[in-house]
Amino acid sequence: MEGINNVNHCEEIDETSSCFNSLSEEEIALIDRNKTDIKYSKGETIVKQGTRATSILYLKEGLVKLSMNTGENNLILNIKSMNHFIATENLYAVEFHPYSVTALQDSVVCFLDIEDVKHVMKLNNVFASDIYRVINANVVLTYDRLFSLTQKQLHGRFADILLCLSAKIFKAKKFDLPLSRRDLAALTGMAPESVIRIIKDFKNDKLIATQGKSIEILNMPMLKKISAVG
Amino acid sequence: MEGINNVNHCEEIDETSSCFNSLSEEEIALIDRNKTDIKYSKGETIVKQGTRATSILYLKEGLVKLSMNTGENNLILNIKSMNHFIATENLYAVEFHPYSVTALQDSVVCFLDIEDVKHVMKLNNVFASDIYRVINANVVLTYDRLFSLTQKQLHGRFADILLCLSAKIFKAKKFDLPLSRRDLAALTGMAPESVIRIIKDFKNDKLIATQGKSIEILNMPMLKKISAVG
DNA sequence: CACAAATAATGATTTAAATCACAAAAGCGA
DNA sequence: TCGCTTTTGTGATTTAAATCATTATTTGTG
Repeated sequence: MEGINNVNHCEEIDETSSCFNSLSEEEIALIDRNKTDIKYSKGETIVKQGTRATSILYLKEGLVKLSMNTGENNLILNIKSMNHFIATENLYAVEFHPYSVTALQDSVVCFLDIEDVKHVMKLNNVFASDIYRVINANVVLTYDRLFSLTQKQLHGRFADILLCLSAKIFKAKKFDLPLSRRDLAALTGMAPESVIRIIKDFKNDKLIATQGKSIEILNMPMLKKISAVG
Repeated sequence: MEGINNVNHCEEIDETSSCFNSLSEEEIALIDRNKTDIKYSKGETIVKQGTRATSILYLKEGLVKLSMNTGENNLILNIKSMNHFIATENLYAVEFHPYSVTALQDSVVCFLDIEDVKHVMKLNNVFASDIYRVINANVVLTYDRLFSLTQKQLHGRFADILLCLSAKIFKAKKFDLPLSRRDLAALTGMAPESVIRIIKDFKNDKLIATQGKSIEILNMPMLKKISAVG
């Protein structure tokens, strides 16, 4: 019965992009024409929510968060690690950036011209398919998040995030997490105090171990159970 | 200052598909080859979450809900009206349906073979772009929903849903809503009793009027204010 | 039509989680 | 290094919203 109605697809879906492999010399030249690589320091804003989208972003190096804000409210939609596309929804349909992008670590971001990318997508079907694979994977993971954040309670939500970070971002049971308690709260839709309490609980129950910014998952099966139960 | 950091894109984003307009005779024939139109009665399950995806769906007629379930928990991800694609994430990357699709009204659904659709997308760039416009529009609206459901409280969430239904699904201030209180609860991530109380509040405040399944928005500016305040 | 079943409505009670208030620790620039 | 700000941590209190309990009202069906 395990896995029935599973609504946490982090492990099975990988949206790491190897899109560029399929490109010919000329196609790479087309994309490179208006490409700019920019270095960002930890904490810097890469894209501000509400600004006009002229580029799609490819994260070459580092780690970023995508977040939506209005006044008091702050939600982290997603964390993206290196070799992932960002702001792909701006390829079609969306004129303004619906979220902000902020560097969590020193990062290198390629700004690719939307029209150039679209042009190469028309020339190269494999490239196009790869891009859409990334977009569609992201759709399903966003549905999972919508379910997790609205239907599960604090412990389930936090288990979900830990599992996703481990499986999708860091691909390891132990990792340095450059997120403050406040960030973790914005990522799981809870108060920072609740994050602290849950980490404490998980440590007491030997599900995780932490020292400084390092987190290690000690009891993966139990975390998955907590994720499943909600 | 109005509209700054607006995170409710329902009004500006329309994902109604006119995709098929761009197709040639032969391309239509290719898609039609394995196409089947099926009629569903109100309440019938069209797609069951977890089943293998072999088709993408196009809703020709009617109204459906997309929902995710695990045991007790039930979340309606989205409502789709006629002339919209459904299950587009299965085009690439996703092998199983992450959600169930259920008819809210008598509906006609075209089942299109995934490989056929992909094939025509490769032949016809305009068709492909149209599909991706639909997918990307949906991504942004899902982000909006994620924000709404996690950051706003009951009244704000309910205002959001009313505004979206009015702007996107029914394109009118007055409409018949074939959703039970339970459905509305699953759509707004709250308890059915809360839905009832909020409808009562909104009626008392002359924001909406209802009779039977009919809802009329009386005070759109105030609803938008409630949506914005959260 | 009549009766069962489902849905809607309402008030009382409980509870999960936020907020508040404050203390300890860690960064960090001068 | 010192002092200052930010982050982290903890317990007490409040609160938004769920749950529970019960009654109306539909709705569908033999």
